[in-house]
Amino acid sequence: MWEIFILSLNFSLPDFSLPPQKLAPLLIGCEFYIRDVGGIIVEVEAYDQSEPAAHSFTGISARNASMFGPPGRAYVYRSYGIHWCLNFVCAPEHWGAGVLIRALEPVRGIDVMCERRGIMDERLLCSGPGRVGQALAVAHEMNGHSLTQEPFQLVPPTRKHPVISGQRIGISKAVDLPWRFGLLGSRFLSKPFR
DNA sequence: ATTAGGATCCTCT
DNA sequence: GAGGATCCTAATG
Repeated sequence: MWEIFILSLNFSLPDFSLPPQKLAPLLIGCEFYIRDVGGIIVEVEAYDQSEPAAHSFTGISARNASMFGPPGRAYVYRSYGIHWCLNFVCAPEHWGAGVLIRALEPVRGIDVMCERRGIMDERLLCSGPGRVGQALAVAHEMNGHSLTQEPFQLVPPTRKHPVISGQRIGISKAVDLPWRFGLLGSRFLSKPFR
C-alpha cells in the first residue's frame, strides 16, 4: 500500500465535471448537510467506469443510471441490503463516475444524528458510508437529486486541508488504485491510512 | 489488534 | 441463485 499527499487549494465549490479521482481530494474539507444535519467531509473514494470496482463498470442499468446522468447529482444505492450510501456524480454526462462519501466530522445536528444512529459516541456517528447514510437519513428518493439544491447543502472549505490517499476499502477488484482520500490525521476516518 | 459471522434485499447472471 | 462500494457484536491473539 502506498500513499501520496495533496493539498486542497481552492476555497470554492469543486467542479463536478472533473473526473472522480481529481474531484475526490477537492471534496475533503467541504461541509455537507442534508436538512442542516451533517459536517465536514473527511473521507471519500473515487469510482470510474473504466475500473471493475465501480457499479458503472458493466454499463448503464436501472440501479446505476444516475451515475451516467449529469454531474453534480446524487447517486444513492442500497448496500448489503441494509444501508443507503451516497455518491456525488461527477465527470461529463455518460461517463459513469462518482465519489462515495465515506465519513464526516459531525458539526451540525449532532443530537439528531445520535438519535438516528442510537449511539452517543460522536466519533462513530458518520465514520463509514453506511453510518453517513443513517446519520444524515439518506433516502432512495434522493437518487438523482441535484447536490446544489434542497435538502442538500455543500459548503466550500474555509482553509487548506492536508489530504492523504490510499487503497479503497471493502472491494475485491481494482484493489491497488489509490483512490481513497482522507483528511490527514482526522479521528473521524472509517479506518486509518497506513 | 484482528477475525468471524449474521443481518438483509435488490440487482444482475 | 449469488453476491455485494457495510455495520455490529463477540471471541480470540
